[in-house]
Amino acid sequence: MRFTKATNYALHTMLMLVSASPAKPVSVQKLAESQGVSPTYLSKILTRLVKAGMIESISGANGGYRLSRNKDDITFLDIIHAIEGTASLFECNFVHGDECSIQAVMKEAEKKMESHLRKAKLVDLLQKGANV
Amino acid sequence: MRFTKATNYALHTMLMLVSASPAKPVSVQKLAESQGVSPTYLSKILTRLVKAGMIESISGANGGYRLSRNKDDITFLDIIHAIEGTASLFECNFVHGDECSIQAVMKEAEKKMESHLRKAKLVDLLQKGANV
DNA sequence: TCATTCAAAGACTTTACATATCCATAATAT
DNA sequence: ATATTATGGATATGTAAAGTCTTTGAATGA
Ligand code: SF4
Ligand code: SF4
Repeated sequence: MRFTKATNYALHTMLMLVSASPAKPVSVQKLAESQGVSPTYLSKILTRLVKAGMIESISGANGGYRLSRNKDDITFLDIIHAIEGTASLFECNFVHGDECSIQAVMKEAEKKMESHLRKAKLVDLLQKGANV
Repeated sequence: MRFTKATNYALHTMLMLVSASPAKPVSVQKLAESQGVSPTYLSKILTRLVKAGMIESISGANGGYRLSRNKDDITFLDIIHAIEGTASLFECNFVHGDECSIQAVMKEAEKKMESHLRKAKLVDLLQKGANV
């Protein structure tokens, strides 16, 4: 189990959009070029962020993507959930009693990770030198 | 990103071995049947646990698998690492400065999860009713 | 000694999903 | 109108998980 590359792209793109001027949208060409990924593929990923309500897209000349919310509210978990989905990392088809202790351990572990990702805000990384 | 089914099988198998008598090895047929998985496939998974030093295998008639360590020492993390590997969940090819803040956040989140999985011992589940 | 029982290991197939690419369509600025 | 830009569908490719098959080798016990 690994985080997908799509999540990596989404995180870096969001970091760029947070640091960019909110007035001027950034084209997917720019966003893609700096990450070494094809624009069409990145576009598909960003559409998921649009649907999650984190960014908005502007069609036409001088269009692109920009934040649609307050940048201070955007957490790592928001982005990861938008890309990877919100399903539990440990899935079991059976239901052996309503409190399965194996699932309880696994889900609690996941919660610990999510709790940290929810506290980590994108805007906190700006002063630090995370580029590309 | 999801935990693999192999991890699910490994956890359940280990739980059975912990609750079984340590003297008598349990055949892979038994272990596989109760989980609805093919014996040959489960055998491949268990070989990884053998190589990790958690269980041992006995060939020949009346053979099978049994614990090779004190059952109190076996944690969820041990099993998960043996199956999924120990590589970081978030991988990035580049190295932008020795302290990348994106990776710092992701790796710290992973640590939180691992910390919980390291505290969770298999033997603690025995009195609770986790079966199959 | 010999047949039986069991795990280990390698080759292989199948399935699922991530990672793209291509193209047609729609929206918008100039 | 025309150029520019995102969207969405279809499709292709790659890769890892999931599972099967078969051979080999180790231990038992008859
Ligand atoms: S014991 Fe829990 S994890 Fe295991 S099969 Fe039952 S419900 Fe699923
Ligand atoms: S900023 Fe960090 S995560 Fe992003 S490409 Fe550089 S090293 Fe990798």
